[in-house]
Amino acid sequence: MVGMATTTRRTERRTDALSRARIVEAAIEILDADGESALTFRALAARLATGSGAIYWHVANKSELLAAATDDVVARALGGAASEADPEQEVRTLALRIFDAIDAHPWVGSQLAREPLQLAMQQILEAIGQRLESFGTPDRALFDAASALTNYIVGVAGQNAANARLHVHDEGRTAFLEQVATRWTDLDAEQHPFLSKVAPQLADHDDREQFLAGVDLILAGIRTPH
Amino acid sequence: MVGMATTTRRTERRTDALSRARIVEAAIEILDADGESALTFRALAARLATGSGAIYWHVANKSELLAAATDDVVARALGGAASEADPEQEVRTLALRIFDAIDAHPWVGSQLAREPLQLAMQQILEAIGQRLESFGTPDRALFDAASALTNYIVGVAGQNAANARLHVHDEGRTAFLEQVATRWTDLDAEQHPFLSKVAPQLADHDDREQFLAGVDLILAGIRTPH
DNA sequence: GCACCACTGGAATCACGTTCCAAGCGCGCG
DNA sequence: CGCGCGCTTGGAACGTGATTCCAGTGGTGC
Repeated sequence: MVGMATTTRRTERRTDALSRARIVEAAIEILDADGESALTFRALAARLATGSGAIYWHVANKSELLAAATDDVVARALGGAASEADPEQEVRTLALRIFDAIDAHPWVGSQLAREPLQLAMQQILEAIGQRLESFGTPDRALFDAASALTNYIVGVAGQNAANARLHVHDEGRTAFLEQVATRWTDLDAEQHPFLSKVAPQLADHDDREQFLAGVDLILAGIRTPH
Repeated sequence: MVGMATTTRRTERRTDALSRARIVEAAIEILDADGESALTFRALAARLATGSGAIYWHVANKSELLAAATDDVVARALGGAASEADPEQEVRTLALRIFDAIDAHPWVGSQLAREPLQLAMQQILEAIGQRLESFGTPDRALFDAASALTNYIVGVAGQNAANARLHVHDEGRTAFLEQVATRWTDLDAEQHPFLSKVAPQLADHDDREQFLAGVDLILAGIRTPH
């Protein structure tokens, strides 16, 4: 972007030199440790023992930094896609990899939901699309199918991130779910028949399992000729 | 929240008095007109011809205000759910209503993707869940199915919002899509077989149609016994 | 030894969200 | 009919964040 000389040389000055990679790495550490709100240029500068100005020489702005961090995590999550016998099973494990990555780095969820056709989204779409190829779906439907799966994944990701943001770090999560479940139970059964009915399921459901159930639903739909 | 007297009386003082409703309305106007970044308490105060302090008497903080605005739009979009013969068709029109509402108010997309089991999400889940009841799906699967559809919708919503934010107000959107399509075409076909293959579809695809295709996919999956 | 340039650190700027506080206003009581 | 009180209001003040600016610094090639 900026910097990265027009002249060709690229001699590592100090070994501890600042670099885009080191900055992104530090950003990820901060995000993982203390959440999205903790990532400020001041904090980043402090952690890298430098000033914010120096960081701006390597990175255009905060949103680019976040995008880079996201791409990084997503790439790692998708890396080394072990192929399995069943292509459908491949899609499932792929989806779970992404789910787990986002579970481990909730801020990635927000970011995916925020940026449009960015690198990270592209990687996911490509990975899923590739696996879907072998389903024998007609080309046009293929694009729709891959998009649907990707959008579903991103949707879940966003919700997970929102939850994580709410209960930074802990398992007040369980308490929160119970609280919502109670709220649903207390709803007027006339006005909200569905929610009051499923309330008990909410309390003990497993996010990961439910996510996978959704993936299976979509896969089943893709298989169906419609 | 705050205010709203412990004592019971609630006599409308001036007719032009500030009120939570009027504030939310003004917020929506600003959001619709100039996007998420334009909604500041200063701008809001200016539009309402008052000070920011006065606003805080009616609304706890910005995120509550955004949530209220979102609930408002979603409620309107879901209102008067005309029932149709086919329950499946009902789900489709319901989904389209939400899609269109978000298309008209992109900031709602960001918001939905950002807040966890908030009122707005609840409304959507309930509406979809109700329609799904008549599918004869077993209860447990029903919750999963409704969640899947909801998450898919929210995922698409987030992407739409992201796009809208990028090309505030205009149709640089088309230009953007073409640009991405070119990027995909230029990708190494070895590394990205899928994207380079579907690139041409990207340029001319219709968001709304593709969204509906995804809904149909999931509906097909729900019908399938698996 | 010198001039240059990639790169650095931190101070300065500007816009926000939020908090504080000194009024303003109408009501009900005396 | 005026007074006091508590709900409301307007706007100033505060703290913090992103971003910009700028005065260096030190290594490189001459």
